[in-house]
Amino acid sequence: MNIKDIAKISGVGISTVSRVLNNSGVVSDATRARVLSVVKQHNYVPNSNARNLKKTQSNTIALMVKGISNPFFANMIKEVERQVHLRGCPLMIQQVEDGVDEIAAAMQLIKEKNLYGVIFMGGTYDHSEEEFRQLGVPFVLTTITTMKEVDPSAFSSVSIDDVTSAYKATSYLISLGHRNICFLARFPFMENTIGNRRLLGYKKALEEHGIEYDPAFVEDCEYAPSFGFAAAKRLLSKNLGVTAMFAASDAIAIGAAKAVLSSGLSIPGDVSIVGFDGIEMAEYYHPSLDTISQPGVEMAHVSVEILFDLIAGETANRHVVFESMLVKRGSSRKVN
Amino acid sequence: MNIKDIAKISGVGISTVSRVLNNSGVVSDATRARVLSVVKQHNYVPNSNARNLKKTQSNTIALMVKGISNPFFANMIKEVERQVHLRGCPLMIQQVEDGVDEIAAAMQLIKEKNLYGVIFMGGTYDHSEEEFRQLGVPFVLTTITTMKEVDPSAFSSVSIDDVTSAYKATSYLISLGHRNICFLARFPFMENTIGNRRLLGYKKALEEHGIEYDPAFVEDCEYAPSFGFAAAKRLLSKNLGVTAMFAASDAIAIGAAKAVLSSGLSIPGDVSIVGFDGIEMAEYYHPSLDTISQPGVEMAHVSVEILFDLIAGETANRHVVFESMLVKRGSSRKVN
DNA sequence: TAACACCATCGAATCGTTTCGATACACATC
DNA sequence: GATGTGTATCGAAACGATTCGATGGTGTTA
Repeated sequence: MNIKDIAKISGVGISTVSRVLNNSGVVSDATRARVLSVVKQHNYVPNSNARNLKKTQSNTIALMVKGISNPFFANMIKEVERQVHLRGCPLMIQQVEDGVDEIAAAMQLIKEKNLYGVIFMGGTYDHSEEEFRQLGVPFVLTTITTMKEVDPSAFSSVSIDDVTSAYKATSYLISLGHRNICFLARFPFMENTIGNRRLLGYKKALEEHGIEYDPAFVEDCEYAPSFGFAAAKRLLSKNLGVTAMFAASDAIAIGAAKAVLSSGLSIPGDVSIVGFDGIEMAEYYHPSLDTISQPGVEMAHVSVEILFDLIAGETANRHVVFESMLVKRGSSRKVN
Repeated sequence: MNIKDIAKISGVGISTVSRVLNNSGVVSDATRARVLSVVKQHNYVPNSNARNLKKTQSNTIALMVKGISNPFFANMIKEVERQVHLRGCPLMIQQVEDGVDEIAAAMQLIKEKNLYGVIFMGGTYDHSEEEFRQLGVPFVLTTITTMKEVDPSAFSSVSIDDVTSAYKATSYLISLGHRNICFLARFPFMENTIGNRRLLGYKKALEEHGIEYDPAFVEDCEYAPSFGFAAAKRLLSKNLGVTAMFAASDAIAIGAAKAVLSSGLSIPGDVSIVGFDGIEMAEYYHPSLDTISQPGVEMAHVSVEILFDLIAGETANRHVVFESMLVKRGSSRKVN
């Protein structure tokens, strides 16, 4: 069942059917109605491969994401899918493993599928302006840090201010009287990662309050409970007199909390904890974990919005920086 | 840059380039090398729209899933993506909202994109054998229950035995001496949902041990912490003398645990809790939650395996039922 | 050396759309 | 009646690949 069949059955030309289906050009009401009824009756769906081939452009959006199952990302992905779907476009998801070049992978997909647009989510990108420009289709970087200085006019982005957010969390703990504050995050051997940027905020807060920065208080760990658990255990075993922990993700915080509690210490009695992201599970932890909450759903929403604006012809790239929010629940307390 | 350009630059015919790229037909080693070098040099990627159009088949796999952000699904999706990607195929993800016809949605995608295969994940399907057969491409139902009796030869599936699994959890709690055991799950107004099937196992265990089934002990709630929290609160306020809760998902269990703990009761001191799924967060809850663990990653893996077997021409549909596992951690205790 | 097989390669037709230039008709204008 | 203006429609070319039947060259065999 193809457009030719529909044309024949409807008793019109091929191009008329095409014009009806695409709402392009003029078609008399009678003809339009007749064609549509035939389409419906035969359950005809235009072949997008043929359409895309001819148009040298498809309506497919691709999402390149680092770690689908990260709960914070999973939430954003859900919203991205919803919003993209709402606009009538199919969504392709590709997970970028560590060490693969995200832009190159996207480039391949773009050529192969004549993509409509791309959303990149998560991670640290080590690409030059030139590489971004080569993509040739609209794209948005969501919660991504870049290693190279790239001219802001070359890309759009959606993010929060990691330095400020971490500063906010650390300052909060300091304001409660804590001096021995740990920081748990992932520090790959790269510059300007999320971990590094949050470390900057952590350091800045310490400095401003006259607390000397001690690397022994910082632990490297992946963004998952098991790593947070192990890192916190290591930290506790150093006997540094830690009274507070700031984790660069709620997943880490949950693991760290488990380490604290299972060591016989209490939260927030002995150790205060602040996480990052604002995932639902952290709220339902016991005690409820304080956190720096990112508006993930809105960030996803705006990412798609920007992308479709660009697709619609908008030429100015946008950079939306969302405000993170310190959410106080039950995992921190005042000391001394 | 298309196949014609590559042919011209390489000094060969179009069909020769095609044969080189597809490893079909005979091509002399010299020619092959020359073509490949030109391809590499110009970063040529075949246009899959043209290819799919000609072949009337694409290599795209679609995943139709209910609730991307459910952590158990998120984990499976991650593995599905990995496995599909490993086989060189792009993955399309579509979220099926409540109330939309999954098969019809897939049908549309299949016609539109000439899909290679489809994986359906999660939910309860109310489709006849006829509808399944109409899909016309290989597909697998993963963690899905069906309302209508469908001839097993008409579809492939990957699942666990929900009745037995729930029976296992409930029996465990009974064996610890509990009599007043709640059950928390989602009971939509449909038959044979996961909630209903697990309820069956719950009832069966009660019955076998001479405990009378009381609907007051069963609460309807969505598979998320906030709903688990509310449901457990409702349950506790009934003053039924509950000593144990069995939740149909870890997310529910986490919410329920929070409700218990924040009511001043202890786990497992006052109330024992068993969840379902085996997500990482439940392990790092404090106390670590007992659960019925499903081997999600393997289930995803096998789903993709079955799908590609079918694509490769395997005609026999397979039904793989995985064994769930009772994982005892720290959220249940013996009473009396 | 004629006949034949085999290997490497080529070109044309084809997949199902979109789109542009052409056409055909009706009606108004001079 | 010649010309012009719109409106509704059509057909053919094109998008970039695959694939089949055809072709030409080389080597083998009788």
